[in-house]
Amino acid sequence: MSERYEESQLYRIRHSLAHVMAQAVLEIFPEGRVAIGPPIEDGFYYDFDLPRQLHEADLAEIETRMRRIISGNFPFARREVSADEARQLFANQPYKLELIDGLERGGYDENGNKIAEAPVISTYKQDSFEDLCRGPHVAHTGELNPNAFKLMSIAGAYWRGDSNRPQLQRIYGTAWQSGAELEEYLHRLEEAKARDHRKLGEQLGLFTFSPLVGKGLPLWKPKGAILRDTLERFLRAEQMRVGYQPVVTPHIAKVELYRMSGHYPYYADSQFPPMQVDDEEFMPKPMNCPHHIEIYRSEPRSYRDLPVRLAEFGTVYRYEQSGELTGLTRVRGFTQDDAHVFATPEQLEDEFIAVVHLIQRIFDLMGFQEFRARIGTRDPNSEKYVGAPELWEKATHAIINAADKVGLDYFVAEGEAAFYGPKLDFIFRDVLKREWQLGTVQVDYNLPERFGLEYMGEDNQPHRPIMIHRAPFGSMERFVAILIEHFGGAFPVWLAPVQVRLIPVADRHVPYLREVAAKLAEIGLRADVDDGKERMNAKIRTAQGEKIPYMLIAGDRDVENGAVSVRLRSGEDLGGMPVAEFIRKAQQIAESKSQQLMPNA
RNA sequence: GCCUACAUAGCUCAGUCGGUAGAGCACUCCCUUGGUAAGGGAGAGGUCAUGGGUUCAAAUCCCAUUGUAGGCUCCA
Repeated sequence: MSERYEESQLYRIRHSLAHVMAQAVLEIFPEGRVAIGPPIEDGFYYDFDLPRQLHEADLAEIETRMRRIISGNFPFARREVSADEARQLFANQPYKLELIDGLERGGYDENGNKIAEAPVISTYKQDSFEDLCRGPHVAHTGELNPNAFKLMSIAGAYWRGDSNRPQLQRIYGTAWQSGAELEEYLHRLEEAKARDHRKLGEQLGLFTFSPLVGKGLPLWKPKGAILRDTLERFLRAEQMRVGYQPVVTPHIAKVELYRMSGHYPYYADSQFPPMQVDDEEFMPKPMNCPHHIEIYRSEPRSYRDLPVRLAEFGTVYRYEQSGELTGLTRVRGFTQDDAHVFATPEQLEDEFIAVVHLIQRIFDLMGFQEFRARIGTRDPNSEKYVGAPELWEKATHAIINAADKVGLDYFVAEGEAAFYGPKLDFIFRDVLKREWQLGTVQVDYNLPERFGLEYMGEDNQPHRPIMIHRAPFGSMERFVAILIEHFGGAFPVWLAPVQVRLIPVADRHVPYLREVAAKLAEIGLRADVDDGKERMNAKIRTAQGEKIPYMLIAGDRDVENGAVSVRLRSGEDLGGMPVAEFIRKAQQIAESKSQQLMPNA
């Protein structure tokens, strides 16, 4: 959230409404405790510790009380207090007392983020409710529009974001300056839901889930599989061209492998449990790197062989908490477009840059522009990492150097590293504005160390290679989810599961269209003939709903001329066109992976 | 895993006060052979997520379970 937003009137409105809501809730539950209540992207929330669970029915009453408070035109009065005064003021508000301690130590703000120095402690009071708060607020409740906010939902939220601490009840609200803006926001939400990959995935027949198979385990239907397979073939070809070699590894391995890699002790909670076979333990693989490492280790390597780039669409299984599973964006079994580059220290930077270029090329092709690049570094206070700090230092520098060299616009996030090394992630938002990590590049000095990887150097001495873990898509599942939402299901021609739908004007034109379809199939265009009983108009409507790029309609005129009448998904009617001409144009669009439907004239 | 909701035909959804279930689309059949976003008619389709309970009677009320959704935590 930008500086601008924090200084805006909208920010003040939302912040103030959070206080008004807290007052309303405390009117209902005088013995309730309040925690924190900040503005957020489209509104605000406030966390409470209350004597009973809230239900959605309570929101109406809270809203009513809020409107009553607003109509009182109460000023938001700021005053500055000492830490001790604040403690007296909030003597029976334990969460506030904890915040005051934090403020006094100068350590942390209400979100637990470090702040430089001890800030001035201030409170804001409207009507009967005084809250520990840094502000800013509107001048008085009269500036709040009683018809431009709405309480949206109730959720559990752990105090200080720590699942070992009490779970509070959070009420989310949205707030705007005018009622019209509120309506527009609610409307936008509805429209976003129509673009949701889960909805489109069902509608377009791309994938499904079966409770019998298990939650978080997607089943790709034929159309979804075509889409996925097209993406895989594309990336394979790209990778072949820049020196990757394909490998294939099994879905399970001995637990011993993950003890060696260091995964097992650190991530036991998020792995599927091991299975006992004879007197050995196996588990579904949570990642592909140890397998690829074993391939590297299977033969002696010379510096002349490096870099070795091993690529695999590797399916991994992770036990994600049930409450965290979502559509295709968070699943328990997924396929990474994984590869591991084993390089000499001298090669590292060039290799890293080459990977970033590959990722950029893919994003360009898809027309992805709205993503953030994040460099995830180690949290020095956490125990969850393997490897010596010097190696981390080196790896982090290598990433930042390379990112600077490519001119990437990135931000650094402490504590977002993988357990074996720092990484560069590409982060996208879904239609509901949730962020997901897609592509990732990770520099790793640690696994080569743990597995004792070597190559023979020019000096006839063994040396340790450095690994780069990378996945431009991240996972096929998540990438396709974002892709569906990005295109709203209307995929560019090269990705569309059905590229051409042939529609007869009358039944007698079906044989002709079958011939055309055969020609299209011959050059690799995915086409089908709608020979159903409906009229042409209904068939067009159906094809339109399926977001098929090309509709070829044929009646007597077309048959006579060896032509088809071309209708585009955009609604454009191009009229009659010789079959050969359509084939040439469609092929050109498909092969160039263009996002247009027709070549420029 | 935790909090709050939701679950009725393949899909989208009605179903009042507790009285044994309905529409549109899709599907099947018949008529229609139609030139750029739904031609007409008929039919079939439901253990109201699952399992308990209350009741003369449960889609409806209660409990549990499963799944889904929005959050929280987590995310190699």
